[in-house]
Amino acid sequence: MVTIKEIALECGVSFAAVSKALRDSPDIGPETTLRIKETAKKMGYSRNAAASSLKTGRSHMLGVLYYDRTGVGLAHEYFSLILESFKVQAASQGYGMLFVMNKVGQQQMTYYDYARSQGCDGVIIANLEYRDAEVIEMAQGVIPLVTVDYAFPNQDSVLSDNADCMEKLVDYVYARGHRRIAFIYGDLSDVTKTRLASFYNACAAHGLSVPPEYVIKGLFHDTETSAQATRQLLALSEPPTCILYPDDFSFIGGKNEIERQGLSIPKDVSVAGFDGILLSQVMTPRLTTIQQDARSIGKTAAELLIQRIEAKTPPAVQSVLVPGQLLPGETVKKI
Amino acid sequence: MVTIKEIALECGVSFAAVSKALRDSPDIGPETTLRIKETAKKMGYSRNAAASSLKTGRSHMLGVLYYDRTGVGLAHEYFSLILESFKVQAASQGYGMLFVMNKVGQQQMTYYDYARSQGCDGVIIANLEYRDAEVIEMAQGVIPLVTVDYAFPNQDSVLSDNADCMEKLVDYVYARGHRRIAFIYGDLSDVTKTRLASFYNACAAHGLSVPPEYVIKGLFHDTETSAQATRQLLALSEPPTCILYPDDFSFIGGKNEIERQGLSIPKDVSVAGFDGILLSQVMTPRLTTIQQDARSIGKTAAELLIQRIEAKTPPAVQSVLVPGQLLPGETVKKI
DNA sequence: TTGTATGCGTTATCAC
DNA sequence: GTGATAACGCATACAA
Repeated sequence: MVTIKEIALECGVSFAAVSKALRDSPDIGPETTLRIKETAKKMGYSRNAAASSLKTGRSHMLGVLYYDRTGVGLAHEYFSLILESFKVQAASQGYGMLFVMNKVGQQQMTYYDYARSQGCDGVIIANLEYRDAEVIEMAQGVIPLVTVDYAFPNQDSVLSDNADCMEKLVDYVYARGHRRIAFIYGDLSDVTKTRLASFYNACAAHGLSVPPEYVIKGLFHDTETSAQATRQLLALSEPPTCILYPDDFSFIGGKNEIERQGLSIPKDVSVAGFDGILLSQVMTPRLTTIQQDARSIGKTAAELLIQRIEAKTPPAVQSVLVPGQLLPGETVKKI
Repeated sequence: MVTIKEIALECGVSFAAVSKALRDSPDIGPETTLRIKETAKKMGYSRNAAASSLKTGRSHMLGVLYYDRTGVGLAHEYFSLILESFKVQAASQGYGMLFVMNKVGQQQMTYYDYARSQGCDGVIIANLEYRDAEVIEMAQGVIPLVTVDYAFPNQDSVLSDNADCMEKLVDYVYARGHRRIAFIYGDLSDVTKTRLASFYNACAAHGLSVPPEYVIKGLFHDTETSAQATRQLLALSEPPTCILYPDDFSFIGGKNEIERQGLSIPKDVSVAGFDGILLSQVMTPRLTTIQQDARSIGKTAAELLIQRIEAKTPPAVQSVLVPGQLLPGETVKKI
């Protein structure tokens, strides 16, 4: 690996001059700068990020804290879209992206320690497990932070507008004539709480009273649980005419159960999902669902984070609400 | 940030002793080591990776070179599965994972320079664009490498066994009675070449001669192109009875076109995909396809790469072939 | 406009 | 068994 010293030798200047020239410091004259840059390129120089980071305390690296209960990881379409657009935005602003792990070599450590150890300039938490001790440790640390779909007090966040989305969904289902609407909700997170509250509100706004047995605890991204909840709902003496699922993927479990019982969607029972992932729109019939704007969420998260990192004076804490969109699909029958 | 010096001060030992103790050097006595480790933990120490990496030349970081023509990025299910299992395996062996970018701050650079600059111990290339100058630069560099679905001479690689997969697929379609089989192939890569050769071979093995108009150039992960190719095939005076698509996602374009023409799958025309992504198995009818073992590919790639990184003497170049599996589905009619 | 000197936090080679 | 010291490559305050 060629260093600035070797370039300095080659150019007949001091290595300080090289260091400055390579960063376009006004200290160095334009023709010297050019000469230095050219020999640097010729010699195949590339700056040692470790040394630079050690000296400046800046790494131009953003950490991604993302793990999930189910182990789908990056294969989770909603989160992978968020991370992809986060990555693109970070790249365009000159930041790299690494995953926050909990081990270096043989050395085990917490996620927070890892991020500090790597000198991450900032961290995005895209996670469902916000009550996890390790996540909380991160949130209370000194690294600039942005969270997705959860807001820590005094930390920036980007939230899908779940309240509005749920309201849109209930409104749509109600407008199609449904009065017996059931809701299988996901893991008990802030997202779920928001959706639940919004669900009750929207129903109340239409004068619907929701029987308690219509509201069932499920899990996100879990077909097994939603299949079971569906079974439970269909066994009721007065079953719902429409079932709302925690997300599009979970709905697949419900779909299987409904078909196993010889029922058909939406003829015998109407359904709706949440997320608007690709498969929901290529299955037959096309799923009625809410499309969350994952790309916008990821991009916004990167912008907020970098803004905070680069600000000389800390900006006010921001919590950005990103609207979603109803995809009508074909799974809510007009009755 | 607390450093080893502060710990040394606190413990009344030299900072060299601390450095050694924290890495379990036999130099330091067991009870001193214990005492040092405890105060380190108490003081919230975390090792500065930049300093460590600067000194040792090892970063415990693997770079991921992954970009695509279409811009789906991480949302590409096949690749995201590969990267996820790569990440899990890397983590378990004490390695981190960062994306190889081409910019740090304002400074533009090549992917190779970036990876060198960050001191990546190794790089995985999961990419379709193997003829790209930047990818080639990386392949010719000094960083340990593993490629996915492409083999550079003298570099480790993990390949989905496309030849075998394609043969299985053609065999299946043939066994269902089809004699007029068309193939829309993807971007002209090694993967495609392998599949094409295997397609012709398998057809020949069954005594089928393939009319040239049955073999059409398409693109990976592109619905538009496959829709057009489908249109072309269906317009033939003697259209195929079965169409093979470059991948499951591309098939959606074909599906749309087939349905637009008022035809039904598999009644009027049979189809098969490639990849075995989730949506292929939840759509109706379930797509006949080949499931590539993405998780195994990612895991193997990490193992190969780390093995090469950690070997004192460079091991022989390896190219691992990962078998796939036929998912029969319901889109190839028995005729 | 350019060069000198020092230190960032760590590891490693010695000497004690 | 422990400590002093010199790098690693770079950035920067300060001197020239």
